[in-house]
Amino acid sequence: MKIGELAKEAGLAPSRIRYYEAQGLIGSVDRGLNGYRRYSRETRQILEIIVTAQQAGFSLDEIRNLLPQQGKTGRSHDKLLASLRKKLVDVEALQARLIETRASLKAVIARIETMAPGGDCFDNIEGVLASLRDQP
Amino acid sequence: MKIGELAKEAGLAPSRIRYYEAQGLIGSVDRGLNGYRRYSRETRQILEIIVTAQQAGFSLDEIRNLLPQQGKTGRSHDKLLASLRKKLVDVEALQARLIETRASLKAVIARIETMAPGGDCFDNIEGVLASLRDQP
DNA sequence: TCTAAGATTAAAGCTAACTTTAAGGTCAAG
DNA sequence: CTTGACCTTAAAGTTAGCTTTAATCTTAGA
Repeated sequence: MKIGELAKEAGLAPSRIRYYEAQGLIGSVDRGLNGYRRYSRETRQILEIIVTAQQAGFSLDEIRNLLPQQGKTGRSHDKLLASLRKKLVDVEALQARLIETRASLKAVIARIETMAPGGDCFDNIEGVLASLRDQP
Repeated sequence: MKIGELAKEAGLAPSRIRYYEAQGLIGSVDRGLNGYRRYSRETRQILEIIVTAQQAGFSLDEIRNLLPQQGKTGRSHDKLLASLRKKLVDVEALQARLIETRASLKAVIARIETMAPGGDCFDNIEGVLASLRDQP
């Protein structure tokens, strides 16, 4: 398939796919006689992995290391494991933080909701600041 | 306190504090006769809130809206609530995603760990791809 | 008093992750 | 055979969130 079809399927701009290729995230890309890029169906899954990993907080640099693509038969095993473990720690830290963030948000919202609609807004703001301040 | 002291206390570069001020995140700042900025202790907490909110995924734009600082006595109440509710939804969505991410990571790590150390690394990579692919 | 540390500003620079632009080739349809 | 949609490249532009630089001023300390 051509880049436009792949882009539509993956929900990405063609420029973005070319960018990933330029960054070394998509191994070597076949070309037709006309010079057009030709992709196999597998590429779409690689794109999905890239996007998913990005959403999980991986940078393109990290993702490149997670998807060796090329030989590197030797050491990549350990590097891969280390990278994954580090990211797991990061994800868990983020989860812990989000639990607090969510609690803070809910507390602040409740506080504002239960105030008289005519109340002075500055009191609300003080409350917001106080709630956000006290939670962490 | 002067900007250097505040910066040290908050663990931020002075330039960053000036930047936040320029972006309207720190209301009006007092100045000494020499033109130096003079901060009250409260400012440190505002900085903490900014950093915490950033870590929670708020952009500086969003944070500015959460910390009105100035008058706006009228409509800011509703805007504030709407903004907070939207962010709560975002946080919860992120939490849901992280649960899956974490599960994927653990699965992938386990898969790699249980492989024979001498195994072909390409098999691992296939596994990594497969695991990441199948989870979402 | 001299000096070094730290303050000020405006403006320029940096990084990541893209998008847009410019200046072309290619191809299917009418 | 022309039109319009789609492809190519290299290079420049964009946004967020800062940092660095340059040129100048202030102040605390030996």
